[in-house]
Amino acid sequence: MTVKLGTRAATVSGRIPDELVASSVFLLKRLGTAAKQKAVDAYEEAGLSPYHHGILALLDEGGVRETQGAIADALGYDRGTLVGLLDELEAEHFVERRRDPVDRRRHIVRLTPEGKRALERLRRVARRVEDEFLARLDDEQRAALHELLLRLASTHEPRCAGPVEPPA
Amino acid sequence: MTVKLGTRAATVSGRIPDELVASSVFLLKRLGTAAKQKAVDAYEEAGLSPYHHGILALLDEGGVRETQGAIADALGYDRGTLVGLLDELEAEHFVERRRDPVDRRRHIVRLTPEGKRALERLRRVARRVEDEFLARLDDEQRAALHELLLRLASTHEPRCAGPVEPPA
DNA sequence: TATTGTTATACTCTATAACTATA
DNA sequence: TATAGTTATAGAGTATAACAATA
Repeated sequence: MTVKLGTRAATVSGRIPDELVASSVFLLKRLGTAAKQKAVDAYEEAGLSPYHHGILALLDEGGVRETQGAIADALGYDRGTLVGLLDELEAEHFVERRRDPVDRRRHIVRLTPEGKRALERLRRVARRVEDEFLARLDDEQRAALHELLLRLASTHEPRCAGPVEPPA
Repeated sequence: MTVKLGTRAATVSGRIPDELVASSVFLLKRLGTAAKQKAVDAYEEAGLSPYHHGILALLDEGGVRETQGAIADALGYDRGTLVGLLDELEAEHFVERRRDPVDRRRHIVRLTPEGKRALERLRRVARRVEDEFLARLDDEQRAALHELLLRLASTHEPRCAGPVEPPA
C-alpha cells in the first residue's frame, strides 16, 4: 500500500518530502527525538531525568540492590556517565552507595525509602508523558503500536528481552 | 492490556526494567536512536547523510529549485547547519547555488542531473535500511506501524502533514 | 529596521582513555 | 595482570548569536 497524496503540485512549500514521510525509519527517528525532548522536559520539573528513572526502576525491580556495573550494563549506560547520575541521586538521598565487603572494588547501590517515593513521582510523570504523546491513539491502537515496537526492540534493543517470543 | 512477564524473580540481571519496556515512549526513544545510528552508518558508505537525502528529495519533489530558507523551514533544519550541508552537496556538484536576481539576499538552490543520480542512490540506501530495520515485521505489520507512526507524527511532527486526516 | 545567508562561538553529549584501589 | 569505579579529556553535534549584504 503506497501512500499517495491528493495533489502533487509543482511546489511543495513547507512540507517534508513524501518519500521521507513514507518511511517508517524516518518517522521513528523524528518521533524518537520528539519523545526524548518531551520526556526530558517533563522529568526536569521533578529535577531528574529519564536516566534517573531507569536507575531507580531497576533497583526497585531487581531486589533493591545492584552493583554499578550491573546497573550500567542492564540499562545500556556508559559506566562513566552512571557515576554522575548516581552522584545526583545520592545527593538527594534517593540511593546509597557502600563498598561490597566481599569485593572491595565494587559499590553496592541501594534504593532508599525516599528513593522509592521519588520513583513513584517519576512514574506519574512517565504516565503523563505517555498519555500526552499517544493522545491521538485509542486503547486498541496503543496496544497495537506497543506490540509492534516490542517486536522491533527484540532485534534492535535486545536488552528489552520482554514477552515477545524470540525468532518467529 | 498490561504486559506481564512470566517470572518476577528477585534478581533481574541484565534486563531493562519492565516498567520501561512497557512504555511506548521509552521504546520510541530507544528505537529512534537505533534507527538514526543505522541510517547514518548506511548513508556514510555513500559519503553522505540522511540530511543530504532530505535536501535532495525536497528539491526533486518541489520543482527542483528552492531558496535556502524554504529548504531549512520545510525540513526543520537550522539555517546555519544547512549552509554546511549545501557546501558539501555543491562540492560534489549535486546542487548549484545562485543569487536570486529578484531579491539578491536570497540564494536559489537547484538540483543538478548528478544530484538526481545521487538521490537515486540514496533512495536505494534508504530502502535497504528500511528493509533491514523492519525485517521482523511482515507487510501487514509494516503498514499498521506506518499508519500509527503517521498518526503520531501529525501532532508531534506537523511538517509531515501527510495523508492522515487532521483531528478525528 | 528587518531579512538572507554566512561565520564564529559556546554549550551539551558522548566516547575514550587515564587513574586508583582493589583483586 | 585484570577489574570496578572514578575522573579528565577530546570529539561530535547542536544551538546561539554576531556579521555582511540587501531589502
